[in-house]
Amino acid sequence: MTAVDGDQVANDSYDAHTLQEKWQARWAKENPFAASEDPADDRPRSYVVDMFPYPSGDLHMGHAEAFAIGDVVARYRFQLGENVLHPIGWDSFGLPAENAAIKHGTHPAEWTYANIETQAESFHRYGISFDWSRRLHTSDPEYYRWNQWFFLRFRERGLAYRKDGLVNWCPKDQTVLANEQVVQGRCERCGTEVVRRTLNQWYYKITEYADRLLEDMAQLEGKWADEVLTMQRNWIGRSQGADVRFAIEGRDEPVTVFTTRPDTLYGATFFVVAADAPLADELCAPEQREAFEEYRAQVAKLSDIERQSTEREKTGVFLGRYAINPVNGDRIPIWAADYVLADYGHGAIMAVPAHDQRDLDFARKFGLPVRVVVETGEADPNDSGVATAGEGKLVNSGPLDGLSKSEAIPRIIEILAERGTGEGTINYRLRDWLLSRQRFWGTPIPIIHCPSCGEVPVPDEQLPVLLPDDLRGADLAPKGVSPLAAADDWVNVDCPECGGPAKRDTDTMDTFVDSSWYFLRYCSPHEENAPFDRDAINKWGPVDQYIGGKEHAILHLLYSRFFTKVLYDMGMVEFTEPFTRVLNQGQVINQGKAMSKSLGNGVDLGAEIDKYGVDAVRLTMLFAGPPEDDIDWADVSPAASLKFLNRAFRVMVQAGEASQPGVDPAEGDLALRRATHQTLDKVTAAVEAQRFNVAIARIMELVTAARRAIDSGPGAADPAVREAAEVIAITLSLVAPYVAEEGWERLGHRGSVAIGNWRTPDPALLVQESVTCVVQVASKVRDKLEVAPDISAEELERLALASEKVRNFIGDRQIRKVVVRAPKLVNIVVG
RNA sequence: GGGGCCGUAGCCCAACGGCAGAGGCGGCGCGUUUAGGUCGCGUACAGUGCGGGUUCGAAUCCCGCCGGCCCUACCA
Repeated sequence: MTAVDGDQVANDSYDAHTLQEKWQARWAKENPFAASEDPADDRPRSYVVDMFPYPSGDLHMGHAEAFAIGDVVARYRFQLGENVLHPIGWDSFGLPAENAAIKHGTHPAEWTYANIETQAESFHRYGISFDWSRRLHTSDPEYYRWNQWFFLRFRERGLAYRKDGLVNWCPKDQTVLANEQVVQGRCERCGTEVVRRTLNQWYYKITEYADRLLEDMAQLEGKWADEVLTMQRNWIGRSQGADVRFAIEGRDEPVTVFTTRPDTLYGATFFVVAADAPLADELCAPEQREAFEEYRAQVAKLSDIERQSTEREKTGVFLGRYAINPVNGDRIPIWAADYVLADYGHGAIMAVPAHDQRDLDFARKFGLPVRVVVETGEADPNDSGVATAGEGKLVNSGPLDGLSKSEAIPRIIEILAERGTGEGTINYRLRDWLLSRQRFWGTPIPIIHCPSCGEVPVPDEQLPVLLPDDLRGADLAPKGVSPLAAADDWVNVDCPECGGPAKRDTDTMDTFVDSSWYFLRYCSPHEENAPFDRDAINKWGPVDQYIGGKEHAILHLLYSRFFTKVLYDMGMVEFTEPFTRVLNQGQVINQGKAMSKSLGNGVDLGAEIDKYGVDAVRLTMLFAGPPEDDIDWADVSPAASLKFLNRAFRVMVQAGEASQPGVDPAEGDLALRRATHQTLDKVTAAVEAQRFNVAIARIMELVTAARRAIDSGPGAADPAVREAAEVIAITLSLVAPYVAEEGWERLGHRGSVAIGNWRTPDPALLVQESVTCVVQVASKVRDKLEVAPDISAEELERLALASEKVRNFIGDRQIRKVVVRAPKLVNIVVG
């Protein structure tokens, strides 16, 4: 729909849809955004990646914002004349495809690839500057075979392993979930309460890289959002402390606990083991067996939500056994409780109720002793019920008495080390990455289980292990084991080692594996002998600018960082961090709330584009505010964006009709020329700073200045008007590519405006003849002076003091100080 | 409970520690128009959530509150 229907201005107004078709066809033919692999091409290289979409349907408003932002970054680099790699692909494995297949009795690939086509077409329409020749889909065998290849390499390096573990299990999706996929005790995908189960699962040993993931963040400081770095730091959760071994009565082996407060060891008055850990079961004395079993059953019934609810009273049961404090020989009772987590530290703790609130709550509930060992000057926890954690002198602590906390910690670690009952250590909150999924639409794990040879890797030359294509619909319905287990022909194979009958592993990999390295594949997407070409990735990588939502601040970004470091260790890449800069755009919301079906506040991207055109929608997204902020669609006006684009378009058309390309701008109106060059300067700065809303505001000002020059200034034929119109086309091309291309053509240019046309402002036109200097008396503005930009401080001070207005305000007060910030400000401090 | 981000006109948002207002929406007015819309021009509207502090000078830096959002959550 155009803004105008049929009167005399129709020919200077634009029809978005006509332009879209015209320029799409042109771009499809000329492929202007293809990255060059010519070794002789010595232009600076730039690698810009948008987080690839999951093909859940057509593109939505969130995609529109994210990709509009990424496109400004990429198009700016194109305009600078750089060799830009700006690829696109699809994260096309995952649950929804399987659910759709079950519903429609089809194969997940049908739904997936149909949606990919829809999205690809929408991307074309949306005018994103992709190099389409590098398109990839993670569900293609030529992609996922390399997930399998990486798995085997990781396994060789001891970074992929299997273990029994308590896992998060989603009863609805019938699959395990990674910790990262459990949100407040619920399945991230379907919202069902997660329960805990013991299963034998594959893991990637990300914990081995915990320190490097932490340390290398120094490289990212200032280039990633602080918020994201903080979230990752917290997620990794490094904490320094000590392992302490407690002997157990009637058991040969001691039990180790981790503590961050080894200095309070003399205050340990009981010992707690996670109720759901095997250790609790093992330590339980026969006479307490019944009570323990009952308690354990009660704990197992709790969902994570109930278990995690705050202000829950402490529960637990005495196990009838005792541990021996290694420093003072105290015999302390061992309890089982659910406030101790089985999978953190060693699943057991020494409880120091005087100085840990949780332990104190437990002690008070069960009448266990509380012994103060740090004198902090606070109320006695025995009376107050509040554990003390402040600084103070150690008491009741033998050799530690009189020491401060910071002196006592190294001392006790020394003592423990001498006796061989402990040592300083570091513990992490980060857990290993649970890889296995009992679902169909993912990468099969390339392992064969042989009754005689055990766990046998699929030989590289047999990769990829393809998904069977005859499973569809009901075959895929969740049964608690992978659907692949039902594909007999697929499961039963000969053992690669002994040739005997064996079975394939029937689990598939977490799809976060797919997204952990796709940005490496883009550099050589057709490589057949390796996941990627080493030279290609080291030429393009790491990604200069990565763009995506902060919902992936922990998961995807952490896994990608981990993968990159492993590949660095394997000698496959020369960098240790995958993304030099990351920009996390906000969400598009409506009326203060996330768009959702239940609220009925969804806005359809296709409908918005039909109504206002691509350029207006993109402009609206970018002008709404800084890219990190959420956009409330109720607060913005695509209609106003369209009005502006029409205004800009008319300026370009009128300038194009009134003059020819190549006229000498030096002969044009000086005031407009200054405005044009100021705009160039400011737009460049704003784009560099990723303040796209500000950049657009500057372009708007230039359009207004050009409008006035045409209507009530030197007129449309003035060379300065042409110069302004060309700068409008060039700068606008980052945001509104269709109008910019058409305007450029109407200005008499052939070829695309989008590549290598950015201009550098003429410094001579940026210097002002005079600036306004503010003269303050006691910090209040009392006069303004027009002065030369290069005026000296002395001269400025003299002029300010000479001002009659200023002198009046000073009156008979004493001048105590004169602050001069030439050429813009003088502040006269009076006393 | 812990950590982080944000509060500027009716609304969305700008402002290297230096005149609080760049831009837009929405108002209002004038012109164009038979009229509406479009188009052009012009206007009004806040003293920066609250209280302290640092400074010649604070929306900006620091501390404490209030309000909103996000992350994390019995991690020993």
